[in-house]
Amino acid sequence: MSDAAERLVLTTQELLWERGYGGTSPRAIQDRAGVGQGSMYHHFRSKADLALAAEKRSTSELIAEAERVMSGPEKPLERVVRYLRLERAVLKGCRIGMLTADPDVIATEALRAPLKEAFDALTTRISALLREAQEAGQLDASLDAHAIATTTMAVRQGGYVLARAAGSTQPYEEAIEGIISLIEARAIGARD
Amino acid sequence: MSDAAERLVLTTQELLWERGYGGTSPRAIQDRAGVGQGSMYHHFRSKADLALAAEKRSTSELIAEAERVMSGPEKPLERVVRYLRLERAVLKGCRIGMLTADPDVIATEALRAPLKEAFDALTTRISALLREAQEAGQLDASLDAHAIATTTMAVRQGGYVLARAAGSTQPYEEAIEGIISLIEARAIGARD
DNA sequence: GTCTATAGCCCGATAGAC
DNA sequence: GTCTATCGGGCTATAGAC
Repeated sequence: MSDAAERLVLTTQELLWERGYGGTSPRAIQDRAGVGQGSMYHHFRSKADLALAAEKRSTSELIAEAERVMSGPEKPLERVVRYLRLERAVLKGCRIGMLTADPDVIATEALRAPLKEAFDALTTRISALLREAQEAGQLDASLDAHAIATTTMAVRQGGYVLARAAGSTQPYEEAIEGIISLIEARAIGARD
Repeated sequence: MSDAAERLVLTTQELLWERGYGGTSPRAIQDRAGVGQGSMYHHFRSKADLALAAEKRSTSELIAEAERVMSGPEKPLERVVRYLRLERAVLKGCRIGMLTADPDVIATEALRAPLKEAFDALTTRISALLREAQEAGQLDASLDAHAIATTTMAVRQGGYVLARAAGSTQPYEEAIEGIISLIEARAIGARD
C-alpha cells in the first residue's frame, strides 16, 4: 500500500471515530491526511470504499487487542473480567459500535458486514472462555454461555452510550462492575 | 402550540430517529411536515432549537411508557423483567441512545442534557424496584441495586447496537435473556 | 500518481414582501 | 404566520492536464 493510501486509511479511521460516517467528508480526510483530491480518488473509488478499508483495519485492530487481553495462563473467568475492565477511551465511544447509528452504514451491506463480523468474533471468543470455565467446574454449568457472552458485549456497548449521554465515564464503569458482580456470583470456588 | 409547530416537532422526532441529528436537514423536516421555510424559522430559532423540542418530547414519551410498564401490583422483580422484555422496534435502534453517536449533540450541552436526564430517570426507577425487592426479601441484599440498574440499562442500549450491526433482533433478545437469567439467579423464593 | 477546475446539488440561515 | 429570494459555503464525484 502506497504512503498516500496508508495515510488516507489511518486518517479515515480517526475521522469515522470522531465524526461518524455521514459527518466525515472526503475533503476533511484529504486535508488531515495531507493528500490531494486527485490522489484520493486514484486510490479509492469513493468515500464508501475508503470507509470500508478503514472499518476493516479498525475491526482487526480491536479483535487483535481483545485476543491479547483474553490470552494467558490465568483462569478463563479472570481473562473475561480482564477484558471487561480493559481501559478504554470511554467518552470517545466505540469506534465500531457508533457506526451502527448511521443509517447509510446500516443500509449498505458492505459497510455493515465488518461490524457484524467483529461483534460475532468477540462474542464467540468470550463464549468459548465461559464454556471453558464451565467445563473446568469454575462456573455454573446451567448458564447459557453464548447468551451471557452476548450480554457482556451489550453491557460494554451500552456503557459507552450511557457514558456519552452523561458526559462522564461513571455509568460505563458502574455497568461493567454490575455485570462482573452478577457473573462472579455464579462462579464456583473462585474466591482467591 | 400551533398546528405547524406541532407537525414540525413530530416530524423532527421521526427524522432524528431515522437519520440522526447530523443527517436531518431543516429542508427535510419542512418537506415531510408540509411546512414552509419561513414558517419553520418563525416558530423555531434554529435546527438545534427544533431538535431540542423533539428530544424533550421523545424522552418524556419514553419515560411515560417505562413508568406504565413498571407499574402494577406484581412483585418488583417481575416488573423489571416486564420492562426488559417490552416489545421494541429493535432494528430502528433507540430513539435517544442513537443520538449519543453524534458529536454535535454531545458537544452541545442543551442537546445532551435531556439524554442524560432520561437515562438517569430510567436507571433510578429500575434501581428503586430492585431495592424494593431486596427489602421484601426477594432479591440478594448484597447486590448493588444502582449498579445492576445501570447494567440493565446498558444491556438494552448495547443490544440495539449489536442488533443493528447483525441486521437481526437476535443479539438484542439474547442479551436481554442473559441479563434476566443472571438477575433471577439472585432472586429469593421467586419460583412460581 | 497527483494536480486544478468544475459540475450539480444540498446545507443552515436571513431578509423583506405579503 | 407564511412566502420567496438569496447568501456563502460544503458536499461527492468527474474531467482532463501534467
